Amino acid sequence: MNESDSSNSKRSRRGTGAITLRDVAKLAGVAPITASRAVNTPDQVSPDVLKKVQEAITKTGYVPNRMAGGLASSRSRLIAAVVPTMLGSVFLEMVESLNNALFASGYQLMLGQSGYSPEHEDALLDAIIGRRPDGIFLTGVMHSGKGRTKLLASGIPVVETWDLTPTPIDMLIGFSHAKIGQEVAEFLLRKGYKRMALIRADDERAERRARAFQEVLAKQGLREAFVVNVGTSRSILGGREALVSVMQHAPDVDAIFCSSDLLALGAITEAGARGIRVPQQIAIMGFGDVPFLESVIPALTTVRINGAEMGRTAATYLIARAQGQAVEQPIVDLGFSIVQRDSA
Amino acid sequence: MNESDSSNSKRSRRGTGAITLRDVAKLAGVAPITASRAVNTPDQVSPDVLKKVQEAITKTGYVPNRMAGGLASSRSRLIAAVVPTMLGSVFLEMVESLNNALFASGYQLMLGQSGYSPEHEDALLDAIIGRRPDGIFLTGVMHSGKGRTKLLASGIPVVETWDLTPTPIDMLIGFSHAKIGQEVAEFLLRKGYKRMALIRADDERAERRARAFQEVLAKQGLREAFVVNVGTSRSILGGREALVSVMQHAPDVDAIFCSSDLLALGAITEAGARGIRVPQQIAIMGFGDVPFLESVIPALTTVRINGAEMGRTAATYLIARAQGQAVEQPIVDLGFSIVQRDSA
DNA sequence: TTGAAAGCGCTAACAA
DNA sequence: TTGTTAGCGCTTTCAA
Repeated sequence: MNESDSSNSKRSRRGTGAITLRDVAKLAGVAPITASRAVNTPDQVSPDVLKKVQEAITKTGYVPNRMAGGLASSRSRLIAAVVPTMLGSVFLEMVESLNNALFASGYQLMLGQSGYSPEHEDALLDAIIGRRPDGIFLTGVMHSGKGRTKLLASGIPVVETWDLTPTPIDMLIGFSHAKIGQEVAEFLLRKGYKRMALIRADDERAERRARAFQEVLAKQGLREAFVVNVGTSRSILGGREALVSVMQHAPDVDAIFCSSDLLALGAITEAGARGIRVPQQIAIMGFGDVPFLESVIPALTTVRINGAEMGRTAATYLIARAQGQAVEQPIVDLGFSIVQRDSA
Repeated sequence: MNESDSSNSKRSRRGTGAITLRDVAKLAGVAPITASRAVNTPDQVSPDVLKKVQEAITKTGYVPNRMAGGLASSRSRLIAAVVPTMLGSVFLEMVESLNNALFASGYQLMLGQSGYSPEHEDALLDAIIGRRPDGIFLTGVMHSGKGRTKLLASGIPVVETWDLTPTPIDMLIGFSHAKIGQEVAEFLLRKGYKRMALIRADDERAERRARAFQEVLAKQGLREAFVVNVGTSRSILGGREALVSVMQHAPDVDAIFCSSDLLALGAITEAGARGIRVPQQIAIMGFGDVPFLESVIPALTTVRINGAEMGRTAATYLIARAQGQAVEQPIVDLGFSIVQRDSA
């Protein structure tokens, strides 16, 4: 019945029974705050105390409760990432490198999927902000006024990606889809192709590339590209079906720009099945330069986006801001490159 | 200078300045706990109060701080998932469905990547446990004794997946890799193939499938399958290079079992490049049945793993346990199926 | 270098 | 149905 017995209080709540910093401190014979310093800022503590605390931690198997720490310090060491989907595989490299960079600096990644209804998006934002992450990573830019307001009001550092916009919420690491559409069109024109088609998923950025692509053709007085919108079926099957559609409605097409490598692979596959030779009869270009598809035959001519660098840079920026540092160049045009291989 | 001015205390810490439940309660003219109930258990509150609180929330833009809530209630509404990598794409469906199911029930997903050094794994576990998630999802089973001890000691519900083991930490949703290896071998034998090869990535489960595969051959008195270990290059290129190796060292092989669909696609690609007809000259099988690769040509004969169901079921189990419910069948053999298409 | 006190924002327990 | 009180486990602030 000594002081360490706390079961005598009337309304006690008693936590989960897990080891707390208190227990460690008691075992080490120091105050809780000293144990805290031994864990977080070991050089503010004498070697003797440090050793005792470390021993106590090992003995008890103590794992600090980051929820409590986060609440007390208002630093959650959590970064939220919003990704439309992983299945298209264009975002994988980016998420993977983001996650790795964050982890290396002691941050955790919380993943949220967007791309559903606006209500879902709203709920997702609330769920994210409710966690008080130290930073938010967005795939794409936030258009919804409500969403922008919420993010702005939260005061949490935000990185938007995969696009350029004159009015980012905060930081921005992207590239110009219009420029891609334009340069791809020019590239194909330079190669001598004249009757183009576009196979694209139903997303706004693909739309932007398509529009710029068409504008170049228009300026050259060429026929408008025939467009197949595959909706959300960004698979090989989607690409195959789209090629069928192209052959039906515009059989004389000599070059196709697809909105993803996977769609391009599908188109190539279907072309093969129909005895259409790529690129001799039809040139096919992809988008994304997904690493594990690089070696298909014919090797994919595509637009390279450096997802890994985007993830890394975003992590750097968000962590800097989380630690109160300024980011000198918060708006970055990451650029892109056309990788010429064999399919166009 | 009335009661709402709190700046007169000496040692005040003042939080981030964000809207808190207190502010909402004050505005609505109720006690904080009442506002809390209006948010979390609205039917425990009178319609009148509910309305006033909701108005106050709208007016202030209040977003509850889940760190504080989690700390107070010891329920973080966070689930951690450990995935070796996303890049191989076998795990994508699973992660996506896990995340969706969790979000629909008000849980967030924290993503961690394993597959690096043991120290990394250790740090990852500490980072996860430190967040006090309500559940932990593991891709694969935890072999490390240290890891098992940590997880067990944490008392957090755990689901292991993608494998069966007689000694799961807690819950288990998997299937038998040995059985897959065996059934694939039998399947190929039934088709009349006799000179086999294995193309596999360097992971333990692929190893298990390979061993069972070889055992069947041995029992039949057939030649041992020629094995190419591609290490971590689970890409199309990896598959292509592996096929080259097979052709060099065992040119008479008539069937190949690959440890992933992507490797199989690579092998098919290389075969095409060399004028080897699939399946007439070589049969090629994959593993995973990745949805977006289903329509390659020749259509992939493969082993179907239902990743989406695995993710969904895991979410259901973890949420049930997080809410204190028991899971009746905590160990599930999800099975698999051999999907016969054209490549074998 | 160490510690005492206070409080981060919320909810459990109890009381009315 | 509503409120009071205490406390979740940690860190900030101030003091020694």
